[in-house]
Amino acid sequence: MKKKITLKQIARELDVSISTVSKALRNSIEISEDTRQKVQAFAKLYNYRPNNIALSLKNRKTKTIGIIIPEIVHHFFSKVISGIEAVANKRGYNVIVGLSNESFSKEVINMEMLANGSIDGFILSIAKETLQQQDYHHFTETINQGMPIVMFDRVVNEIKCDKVIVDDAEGAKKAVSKLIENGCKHIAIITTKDYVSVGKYRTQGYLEALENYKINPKASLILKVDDELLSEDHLDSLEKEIEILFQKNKKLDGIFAVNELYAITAMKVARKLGLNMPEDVQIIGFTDGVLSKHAVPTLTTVSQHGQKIGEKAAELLINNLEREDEEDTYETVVIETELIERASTK
Amino acid sequence: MKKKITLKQIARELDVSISTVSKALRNSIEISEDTRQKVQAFAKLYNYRPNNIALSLKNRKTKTIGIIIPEIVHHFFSKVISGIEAVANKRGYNVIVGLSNESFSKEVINMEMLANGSIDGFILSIAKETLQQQDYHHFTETINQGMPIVMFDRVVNEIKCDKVIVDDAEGAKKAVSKLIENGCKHIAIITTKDYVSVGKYRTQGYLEALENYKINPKASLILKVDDELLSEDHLDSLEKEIEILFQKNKKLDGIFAVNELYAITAMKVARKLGLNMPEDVQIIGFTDGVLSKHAVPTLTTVSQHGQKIGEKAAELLINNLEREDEEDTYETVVIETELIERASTK
DNA sequence: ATAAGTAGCGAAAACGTTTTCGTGTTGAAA
DNA sequence: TTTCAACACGAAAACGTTTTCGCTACTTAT
Repeated sequence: MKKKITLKQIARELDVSISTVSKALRNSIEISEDTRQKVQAFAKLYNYRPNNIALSLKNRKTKTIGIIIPEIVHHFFSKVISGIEAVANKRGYNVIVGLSNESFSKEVINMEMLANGSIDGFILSIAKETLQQQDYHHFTETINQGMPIVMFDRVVNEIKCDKVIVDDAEGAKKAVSKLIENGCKHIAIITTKDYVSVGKYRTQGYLEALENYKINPKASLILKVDDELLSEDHLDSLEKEIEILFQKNKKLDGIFAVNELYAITAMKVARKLGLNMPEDVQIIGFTDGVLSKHAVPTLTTVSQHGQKIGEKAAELLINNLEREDEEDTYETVVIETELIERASTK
Repeated sequence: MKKKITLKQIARELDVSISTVSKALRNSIEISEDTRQKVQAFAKLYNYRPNNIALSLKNRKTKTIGIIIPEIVHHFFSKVISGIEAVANKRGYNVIVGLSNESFSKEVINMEMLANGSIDGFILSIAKETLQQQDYHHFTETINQGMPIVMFDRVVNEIKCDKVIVDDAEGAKKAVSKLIENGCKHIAIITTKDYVSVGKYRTQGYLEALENYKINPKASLILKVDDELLSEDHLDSLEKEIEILFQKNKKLDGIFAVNELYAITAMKVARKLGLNMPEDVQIIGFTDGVLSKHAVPTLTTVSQHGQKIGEKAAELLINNLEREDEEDTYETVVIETELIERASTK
């Protein structure tokens, strides 16, 4: 087992100083052709690689990006990571991942762990619990310490930082408008409680679309699911709620769901009730994940382009990190949503 | 913007030495109660946290685990990461993720980037291209440099390291046996080319089950899909291949697919051909992902317990890292698979 | 022959810690 | 009064780099 070799060891072996070795390896003109050759040959032979940690300490930058997301077993978030990783790698950065599991304290702890020198900046999406408690001190503190943050998807306006979002309202509006144009008269929305910002905005888009077409919204058509239901155990009660939605609205002919799971579950209930899609009821979801693509019928959905979100977030962060001038000017990038039409709509 | 404070700054402010500050913060008895109080109060006020990079350099360990996986937008792999992260975090480790995208060179580059001091050890699953080329020098080299590796799922015997696998053959055997016991007489397998080890072992399990029940395997019932097809673009040709499989075997009444996507696609084709599940044909997949759970009919599948695999891998690695004695004794842990029965079988 | 310039190299500082080893001061014992 | 221990603290090394500065010896020009 030959341990990693250091400059010091090379220096000792070749009977030169550490500085000489360092310079020789970096092709400094200070060093004679002779010694340069000798050192480089030796280094190559022993497969020398500079120690990243030492470099990080010296340069006071780690070339590493910290990601904090609520969960990773989730198509959208893993797409985003994939996008971040792609551009990070291309620009010589590594990516270190922390999971908050939607918990405020885990989010705080994870950020503190990483903020102490391990990374140069954060890309994150806020945990639900944090959104609920509206306690954002950990974000402001890290920013105050000079560590940049880029937020994506779940963001809050209070915090001054770069953001990458989709226009949730616009995306929802597109979807609901599509349903209306397809002839739906009684369109329901299955959404989350309002403190989840994306749920709020998508609901807003739903209402805007209705208004555009002079349709009066009906309270009974708006189902705000307690988001605990997303944890798969509570799927049953979600189903029940949706079933009640159908029973209360016999003429229901269109559903807009703010996420894949709600949409898929709605399809399941509809099928159970003997309804055909898209003939009897048309359904559109949000987030183009693997479920939408393989559902029966395949699900029309609003794609958020998670990969692109990740790429953009990484670009913003790295640009910020590598910017010379220290002006604090923050940007909010909106990634266009796209309505992907499949078989669940006419 | 108040930058992170260092020992040196505290020392200067309080007019003591750096060593005194360090000792005071670590409650050394060398330091008088008085100074200790003073230092700790000051440190707390300025929210002092030791710099991780400096600690890493000093201790020559980073408390960080490197993960290299072929892709992250994949239910199984993200489950594994989630498991790794859980125990890593509990034991004070961070997790840094590299993606190989199934490419040999990206795998090598990523490992080299991380091996130079950034991490203490690797947890990885081998890229397909690497398996194909059978070039494992980067693994042996990192191990030789004293950096431990734990492989999971896609492993190779040549490399001496800890491994966490599922008994693919056994899992497949369970599934196929189930189909036989459920009355299937003509059972097909949809699998990958042999160089993907999991594909090979699952095929082997299929054959073993048949043999157990004295059923002769038929070549026409074994569909080895070129794994390029997994990249979602090639879904169409996958469908065609499966359709041909049905046409060539009119009495086909059971299908075992070595992954979710193959299973779902088989269901799609069956439905197109007017076959009912589970009445006309029963289907079992491998990997219990989100697709299986929400397919129609819901898909019976072999669960690999990705989370548990990740947890176990992390335990093995950290135990190895924190072991005092340097004995090189490696373990291969087999995580039991479980047949999750749903509606696609009788 | 002397001054000046240059080529080639090494010493040392710096990044932020922890830890070992001194060292000076105090108080008590001899 | 001398000696010794205990106490409280500081200096310095170490982790592995990069970089600035200084030094020596040689070459060239005057």
